[in-house]
This record gives sequence, structure tokens and C-alpha cells, in this order.
Amino acid sequence: MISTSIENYLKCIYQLEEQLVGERTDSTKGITTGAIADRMETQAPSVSDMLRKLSERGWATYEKYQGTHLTFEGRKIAVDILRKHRLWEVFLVEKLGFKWDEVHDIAEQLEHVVSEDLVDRLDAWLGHPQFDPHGDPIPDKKGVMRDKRKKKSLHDMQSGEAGVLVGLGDTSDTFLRYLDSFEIALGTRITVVERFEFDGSVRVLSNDKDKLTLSSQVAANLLLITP
Amino acid sequence: MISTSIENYLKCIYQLEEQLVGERTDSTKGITTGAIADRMETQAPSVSDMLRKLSERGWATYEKYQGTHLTFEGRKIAVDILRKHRLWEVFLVEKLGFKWDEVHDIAEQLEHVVSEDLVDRLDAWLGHPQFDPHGDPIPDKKGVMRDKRKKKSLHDMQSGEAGVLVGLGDTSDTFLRYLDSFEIALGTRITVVERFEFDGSVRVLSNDKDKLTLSSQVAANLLLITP
DNA sequence: CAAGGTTTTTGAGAGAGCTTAACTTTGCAG
DNA sequence: CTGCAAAGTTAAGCTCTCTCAAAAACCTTG
Repeated sequence: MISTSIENYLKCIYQLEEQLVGERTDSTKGITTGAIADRMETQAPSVSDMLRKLSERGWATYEKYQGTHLTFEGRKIAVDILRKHRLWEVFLVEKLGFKWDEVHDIAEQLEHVVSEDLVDRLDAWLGHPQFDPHGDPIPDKKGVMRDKRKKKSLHDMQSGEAGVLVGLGDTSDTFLRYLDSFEIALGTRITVVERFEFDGSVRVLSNDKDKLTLSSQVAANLLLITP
Repeated sequence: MISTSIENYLKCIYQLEEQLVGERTDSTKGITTGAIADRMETQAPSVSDMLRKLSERGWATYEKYQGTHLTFEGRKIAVDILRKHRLWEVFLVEKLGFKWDEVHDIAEQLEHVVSEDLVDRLDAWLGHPQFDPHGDPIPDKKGVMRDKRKKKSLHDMQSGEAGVLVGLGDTSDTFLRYLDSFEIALGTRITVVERFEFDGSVRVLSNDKDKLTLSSQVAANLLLITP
């Protein structure tokens, strides 16, 4: 039996590892105790404790002071949780009409419901969705991410370049609501009009009609596919 | 914050109290520690412990050796859990195509998901169902059971009497599958052909075509409405 | 390359919920 | 009405996960 707590740690470590892939990674040091504690809003000693347990159970490698990495087994579990989380999010938004900023906490609970049959049926009934309401890829039953799209951050696009928003670097409620206020959603076409050296902000045209100025931080978290 | 464990105890006590209503009840003694321990498959000391906690929190009255009763507050919580449980069961059967004997364990997990909004939306989206897949009534948002049907156990019906199956006294997986094997489901019309003194069994006609002999125990757990 | 600051681990301990064992109360049968 | 079995409670102790405090390791910087 895997506890909810363990599932959460595995998911957290997985996501921190994913994040590192994006950045230039000196991944000799694994995911640090502190990073995990931060993300899980808990204390470092809890994390140390858990890392020992995870490595005992074969779900993570762990050497004192060296951080941690998930093993194949650990990654399997983490991906499975993520699959459930994202499928439930699709359900909440598409069937129950929740908004994209309202589903995280609920999916966080639903992801721990244990029933392989339930997940399979949910997946099939939803039509095997490939992405959740925030554009994050949903792994298939085998744990394979099927996202072949080459995404480019708005931050890295040149003046005149255009693309369609398909993903977000940050899916926090506050960021999602901030995007709402700009009427930016997945599928929105965004064209870079001008980039400002001053603060890294970007002037864009959204859906070929609204002129907006987005901060550097917003731009960095908008992931588009470009033609 | 109410723990899952507490929710389960409240639900359990509620259901034991409900059960007593059916029987002639010398309810001076409340629900006994032993009855709770049995139903929850735990030990009596765990129950004693929990009863003390429930009464501290104002959800149950409890005097040592005298058993327990839910308070109004406690009953409110229990009914709310039951509402969630039964709504999820409807979802699982009607939307995901589970069979009626497959949903209990899953609903047992889903019932603890906390989000009033979720429950309301689920309820509306399912069309405010009044009964779960086993015929048990689903309380409304205010906790009111809207089941006005006068149900009669097959056990108490006379030769020649007929009715439609609308409820079950036992909703265990094994009983449900046993009914499946007789092709008896909610909505099945049952006519008593003959009653046997010998073992209390009953010969019936189901849907006016299949002649079946049902044991006394089965008969007692079939609840019908009669014209 | 050492001193100091930061990060991590260890240790002690708390609370929830569980178990077994021992003790107490209850209430029924004779 | 008494004695005894059944039922219930208390006690002690286990696991899990968390916290705070203190010690240890690490690493950066002068």
C-alpha cells in the first residue's frame, strides 16, 4: 500500500526533475531536500525522513547531502499519479464545467483514489485526452507522454514571430486568473509585435486583434507552437 | 478539518442507527461499541477512543458503557458523506458503465473528497438523482432524504401479492452478484407464488415469467413497492 | 584554505489511529 | 441476588508523518 504522502513526494520529485530538464542541468546533485520542502510546504526534516524511506522502498536513489533521483519504479508511480490528476482535471472542466483555475485542489484529492479500472474507464469515457486543461500532457496507460509538440516560450520569440498558445510553464491559480484577465487561453494566437530591452516585457497581438504588453515573467511562462 | 477516519465512524454510526429504526428499538442503549467495531472491522478499543473524540467534538453523545448516538451536527456530517457516496455511485454506474456490485469500494474513496462545489455540480450534472444504483435514497443538499416510497420486504408479503423491487436491505457485493445470477434487478416485478413454512423460503415469479425460489434471507433483503 | 553562512541531517517528541493485553462494568442465568 | 461470561474501557505500545532544536556537512568567499 502506497500512502497519499508517499505519492505526493514522488509526484513532487518527478516534477522537479522535469523542470530541470528544461534548464541547463548540472544534475550530478539530485533534487535537493530544500527544493522538495519548499514545493511541498513542509520542513526539511520531513523530507530527509521520506527520502530515506523512498530509497529503502526502491523508488528513489538517495545519498545523504547529495539530493535524490527517482528510480524507474518511482517514476512509474509518479507518472501514474500525474495521469490520474490530469484526467480528473479534464473531467472537472469538460464535464462539470469548472474553470481551469478551479480544478487543481480537487484533482489533488482525486488523484489518490485507487482503482486501475476507474482510471481506464475515465480515460476511455473522456476520449483518451492527450492534454489537460492547462495544456499539460497526459501520459497513456503505460506511462508514455505522447506530447510531440515542440514548444517555444514567448520569451524566446522574435519580433514578428507568431504562434498558438498550447502550454504553460506555471499553472498556479493566480497565473491562470491573470491570463483570464488578458483573455488569453489555450489556443490563443499570439504575435510578437515588439520586445523591450528595459524590463524584458513583450508587446503582442492576441488573436490578431488585442494589443497587450506582457511582463517578462508572463512571457516566459507562455509556451507556443510556431509554424 | 475532519479526518477520513472520523467521517467513516460517523457514517457507520448513522447507518447502524438507521437500521435500528427498522427494527423494534429499545434505543435507550445507543449504538454499541461492539456493533461499530464489527461493521468497521476494527477493534473495540479503537472505537472507545473514537467515541470519546466524537463526543468531545460534539458529534455524538457518549457515556461509558451506554453506547452512542449521533448529535444533530454529527448526523449532518454523516448524511453529507452518504450523499457524496451515493452520487459517486450513480456517476460510476451511469456514466462509466460500472456494474452495481463494483462501485462500493471506489465510492468509499470518492466520498471523502472535499469540495462543496464539486458535489453540487456533480449532483446537478447527474440530474439530481434521488436513488443510487442499489435503490438507496440520496439526500438533497440540505440533508433531507426525499424517499417517500413505502417499501415492504418480500419476507412480509402474502401469496399472490406482487410488487416492484426498489430497494435492498443488504448491498454487499456478494448479495448483489447473487441477485444478478437470478436476473433480479431494481425494477424487477416480483409476484409471490407460494411461501414455505419449512425454511421461510418463497417461490416467486419474476417479471411474470421466471419461477424462482428465494431463501428467507434473500426475501428479507428485497424491498418492494406494492400497488 | 579556512571561516562563516547555508543546507541537511539527527534527535526528540507530538498527535492520530491502530493493536494486544489487562482490567472493569454490565447484565443475564441460575 | 449472586456469580460469571460477555462487552467495554484503560493502558501500553506501534507506525506514520509531522514539527522544532541542535548538530553536522557542505560550499562560498575573502
